[in-house]
Amino acid sequence: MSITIKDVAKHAGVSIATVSRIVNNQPGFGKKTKEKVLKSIEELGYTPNAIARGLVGRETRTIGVLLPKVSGLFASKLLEGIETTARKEGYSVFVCHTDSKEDRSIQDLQVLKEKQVDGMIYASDQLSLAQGQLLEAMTCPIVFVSTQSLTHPFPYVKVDDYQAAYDGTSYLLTKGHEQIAFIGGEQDDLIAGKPRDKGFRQAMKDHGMPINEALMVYGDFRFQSGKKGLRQLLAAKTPFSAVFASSDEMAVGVLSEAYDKGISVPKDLAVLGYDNTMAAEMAIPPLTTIAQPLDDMGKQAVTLLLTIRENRGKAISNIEAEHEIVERKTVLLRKNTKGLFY
Amino acid sequence: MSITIKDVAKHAGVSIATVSRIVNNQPGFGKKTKEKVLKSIEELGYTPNAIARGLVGRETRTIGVLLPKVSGLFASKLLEGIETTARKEGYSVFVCHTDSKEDRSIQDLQVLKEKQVDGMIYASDQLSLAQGQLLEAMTCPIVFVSTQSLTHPFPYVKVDDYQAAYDGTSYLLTKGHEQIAFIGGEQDDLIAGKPRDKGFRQAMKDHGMPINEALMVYGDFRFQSGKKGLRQLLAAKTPFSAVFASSDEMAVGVLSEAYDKGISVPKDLAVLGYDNTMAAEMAIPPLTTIAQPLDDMGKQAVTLLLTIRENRGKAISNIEAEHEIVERKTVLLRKNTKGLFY
DNA sequence: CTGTTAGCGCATTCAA
DNA sequence: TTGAATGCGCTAACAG
Repeated sequence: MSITIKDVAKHAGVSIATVSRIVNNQPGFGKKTKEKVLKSIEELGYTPNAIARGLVGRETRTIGVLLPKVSGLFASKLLEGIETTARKEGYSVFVCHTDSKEDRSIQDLQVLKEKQVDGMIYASDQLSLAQGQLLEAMTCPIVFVSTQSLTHPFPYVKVDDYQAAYDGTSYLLTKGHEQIAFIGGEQDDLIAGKPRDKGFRQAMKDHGMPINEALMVYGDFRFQSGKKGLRQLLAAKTPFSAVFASSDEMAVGVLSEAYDKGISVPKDLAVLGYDNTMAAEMAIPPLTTIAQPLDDMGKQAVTLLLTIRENRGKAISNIEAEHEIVERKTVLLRKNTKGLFY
Repeated sequence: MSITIKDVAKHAGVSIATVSRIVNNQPGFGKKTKEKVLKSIEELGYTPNAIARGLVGRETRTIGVLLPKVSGLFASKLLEGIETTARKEGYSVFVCHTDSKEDRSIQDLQVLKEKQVDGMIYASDQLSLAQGQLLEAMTCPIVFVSTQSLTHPFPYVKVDDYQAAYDGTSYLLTKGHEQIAFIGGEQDDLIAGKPRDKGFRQAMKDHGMPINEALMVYGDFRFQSGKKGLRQLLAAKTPFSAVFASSDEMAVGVLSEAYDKGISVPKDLAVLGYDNTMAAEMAIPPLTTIAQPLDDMGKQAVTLLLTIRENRGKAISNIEAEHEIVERKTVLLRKNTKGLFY
């Protein structure tokens, strides 16, 4: 049985209302009373009960974050950004690892609602219809990070994947590469998969380069699928001098598979990644990649969330996060990399 | 204004007590009543308020996790294990990123207490005196993962770092390496730093190998400090054929620096890591390392926590997590690696 | 400046 | 099998 406001009031010989005022720094108490109460609080070791506060105050100072996966460099960086800003604003964060399972995320939504979170951040996964409806029914504000809903108008903070992929491809083209392989995400991923694919294709087209479908393969953004991607590419025996991987993890998978096969990066093959997680920095050789400002996106997401909350505003203002190309060691001028199958 | 148990009661024409019983599956209601109430709940879209429940029931089904860092492969894997098991048991988890800052973790402790968490998991960081006292004063059970308190008897789940380092070193010795460099964590880290250092030294000693202090350097478990570590080692110009890094990140740093310097792993130098995070799998070449079962440790931690909670038991039972050596590609027999400065 | 009181939404006695 | 009443710890009127 913990010690409550009542105990403090009794100990200090005042009413609970006075204690409450002092604890919450509200006007209306004398200097001497304050001292008395503060001393009692100190002596008794009183801690306010946030649950009780939440019940009457109708705010819990808590937000929920749904992530498809929390281990991994991408999600954890995002989460760290969210936590850092949330804390600064006086909020705690519930992590929910949905594992991209619909039933899990529905359960999470339910629990978060029951726990009366003040807001929710939905991160980097596609939304099913059922989830969308559940979200619609939510009374708290919801913000998407690193994803968006095509069917429901939730505000989001996210880089423009199409444009980023377009720019990345152009970068490779500018370096003189012409036969460029592409390892994408799942093709039915309308958020992170398709737009990058489209951006790639459009950039190729705008530069007058034909698309060779044998050079278009798809994975799931993970390391192993990057390895597999390169294997598929190699099996096609079609000439190419660069590969654009849709995630750093896949790009590192390409590096790894290339190493196994005795292919030297960047001397034989150029590799471009996407995300700029620490994996890019740690890679051998260090990976040239398209950066997403993950920690900043986390920050922006909670800022946006809290703004909407304060304004009780449905005012949907999306935030376009900036992408940029971080040059490291995996892309050289075309003339300096041999290429494969030429 | 959300819809409450009262609304359901009114709608169904019963008392709130009955609704409560039905919602909580407690004995004492008729079949027809149940149907009626369930229908009302369905129609109104009622969701119980966990905050109110928490206030009366004195349990919030929430646990707090304190991590020095949440981005990164190590912590996020641990966190994922914790979340997965917590969810299975019906608990939500608050993440707190302490950044190893004492004021932050003290704030976190305070907040978690106010939010009435049912338990706390303190992960992989050393405990200061002030934190220890705060933890002592906590009314909820507390479990340590991947760390322990030397001054306070909190239960922990953790691998035996001394033994693991001893075994890792023995492994290298068994492969025929004799001059082995060691890159440790902070030397004043009594939990993860010192024991590994001791295990290393003892293993060397037991195998009759002298310790060359020029081959003992220290970092902070991070990538960059691994790079720096190898640089220091190289500067010493003392012969060695293997390096034992106290974390995978540092080991990958060694790989990276070796690559920069044109040193081939494992042909010129053997490298052994510690942790077996995904960094080890993704490394080039794939890293031989001492595995900590992070997800299992996360699982064990919450299981232990809940057990203590149920038994209201101070019964301290620590859990020793199993370590094992995962052989990949960075360690060969001594005769197959040249070594440096010989 | 301070105290009294009425809920917040719910689980839980105790009666009926 | 059911309902009325009480209180969890706190904030926010309202009254003095």
